[in-house]
Amino acid sequence: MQIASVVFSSPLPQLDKPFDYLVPDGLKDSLSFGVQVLVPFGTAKKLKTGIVIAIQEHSGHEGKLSEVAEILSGIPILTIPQFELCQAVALRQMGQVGELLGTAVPKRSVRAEALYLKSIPTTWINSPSTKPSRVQNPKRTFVTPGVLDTDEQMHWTSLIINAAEIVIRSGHSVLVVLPDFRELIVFESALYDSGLIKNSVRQSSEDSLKDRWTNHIKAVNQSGLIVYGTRLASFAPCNDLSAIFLVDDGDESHQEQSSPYWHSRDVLLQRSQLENCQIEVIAHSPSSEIARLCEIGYFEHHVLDSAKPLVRITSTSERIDQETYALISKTLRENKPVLIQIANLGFASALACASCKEIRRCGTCNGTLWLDPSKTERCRNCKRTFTDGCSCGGTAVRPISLGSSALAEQLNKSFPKANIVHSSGVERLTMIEPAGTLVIATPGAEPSVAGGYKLIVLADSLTMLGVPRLRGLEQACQKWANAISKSATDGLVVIVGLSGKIADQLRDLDFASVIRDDMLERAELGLPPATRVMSVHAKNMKDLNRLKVLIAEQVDELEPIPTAVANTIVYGYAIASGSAVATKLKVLVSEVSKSSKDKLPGQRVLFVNMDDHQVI
DNA sequence: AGCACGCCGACT
DNA sequence: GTCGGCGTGCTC
Repeated sequence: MQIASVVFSSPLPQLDKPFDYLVPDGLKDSLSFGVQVLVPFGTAKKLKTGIVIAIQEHSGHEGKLSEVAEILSGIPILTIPQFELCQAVALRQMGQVGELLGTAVPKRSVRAEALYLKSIPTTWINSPSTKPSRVQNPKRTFVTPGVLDTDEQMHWTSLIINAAEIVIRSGHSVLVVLPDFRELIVFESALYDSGLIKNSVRQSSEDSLKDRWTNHIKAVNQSGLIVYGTRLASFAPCNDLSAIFLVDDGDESHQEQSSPYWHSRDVLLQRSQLENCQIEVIAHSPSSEIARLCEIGYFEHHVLDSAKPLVRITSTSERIDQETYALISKTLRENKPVLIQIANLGFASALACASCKEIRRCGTCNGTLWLDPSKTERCRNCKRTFTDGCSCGGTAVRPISLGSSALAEQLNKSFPKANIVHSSGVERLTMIEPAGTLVIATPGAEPSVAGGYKLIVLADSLTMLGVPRLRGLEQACQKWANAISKSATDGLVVIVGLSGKIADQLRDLDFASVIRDDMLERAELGLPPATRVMSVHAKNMKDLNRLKVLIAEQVDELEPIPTAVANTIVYGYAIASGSAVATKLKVLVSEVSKSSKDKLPGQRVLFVNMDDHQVI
């Protein structure tokens, strides 16, 4: 009798392996890789849903085997590359394959499936591949698209669609992973315009279960498709995958916030290796990871020679200097749109010393200070209060960047006739009329305008760079570059408050050099992305200390890093020892978890994040 | 996740 | 003397 190996979609480590079942004769012909089945499991009364990952003649299991009870749907719902990707990511992130299967396979919709099977000729399903073979050495490129969105030929959507059209014509598939719903809409409308929408399949967590399942099984069973979506789509099925496009990998939405904390970029890099296919990362400003991959020659950087707006950089500590005020006023009089990007909402967001003009910083963690409601100087990062003055001796401070509410008041006074609108993460505008509107927006929430903005003021560069986080500069550059892309061809960009080398580099909009320098500096300090940093968090310090001892004894690849975060231990490790670390750690973590005094049913004792960039 | 097995406190 | 508390451990 044949044996079916079945895996379950479960985050439990004990269940994270294949379980073997006998295949009854009646089901023999319908079972193959990726088919969903119901099987008896343990003493539970109801049958458990699993996915067949192998049909074998023998089982390695000593005990007696149960039989597969039922087949859920006749068609496969998981592809072999998808499963291999889940395994690779689980190993890299020290997670369970089972918890990733849930992202690779959406929840089944029986109605949607029945409809799909009725509308599709059965020959389409599992048809053998007759496509020409793919290129032997697929390219890995980082592409900077046209600086301006108005540049249609070099717009990121055009770059992807032009390349994708060639790929799907040859019967292969394309995967496009976008940061946000907004980019998804932009890309989708470009697909409509190009006529390729009929060859496309969308994977978005915002879609209904029914749509998601229809699109999922379509992608499993057909080739020559453009599969596109937000970060979950990194795991989507793609038959004969030949090209991967990742858009704006520095955007935070590419980071999965729950265990095992994967990132679209890491998943897709692994996918391109496993499936031996081309990968192209497209962004106006590179992430430090991509900068590193370019530096070591793993990626090739293509810069498109495109139209750029004029850039003016002021080094004043004022938020908006007199000259910029005059520019805003002039542009509004011409009835042209103006964008002011500010770091945050609310009122005062940072403090400068009144005498030496330096930004006041926390003596412990170097975070920026602000005036809390009781008018005390307080660190934004570690929340400590300060009464001692500046190192120059001065004690007086003044606010250097006001939030949008305060700035709006100020601008209302200065431009009483102007139409001032706000856009932020909470109340986000997507589009404004091209007439003389003054937009105040927080990073990432800038509305688009037909023809682009005549004037863009990046008002809070000091505050944005003052964030004492690893990715402060990288994220500021990403937000600035994306705001700049909304400029008109004859637009002017004013970056307020920058000086030195970065100012010189940004005058030419050379974000790649800024990030490269930052990345090399971090490498010298042993910080990511040249090394990886992991964290383990626990509610119980006793469990954490036990793990700490075991790590010191057994995992010499891990280098302890001090951290201010409570109930957390942090380690650095070389990229090359990642799998060794994950393998060893998995054993230790389960050992500690098993004997923990402080565990709740179904809940983790230790939370491991193999790439935690928040803790440092 | 379920569900049973297993070893200590209050009941007829 | 038992009934049942839920800690612990297994499920092909």
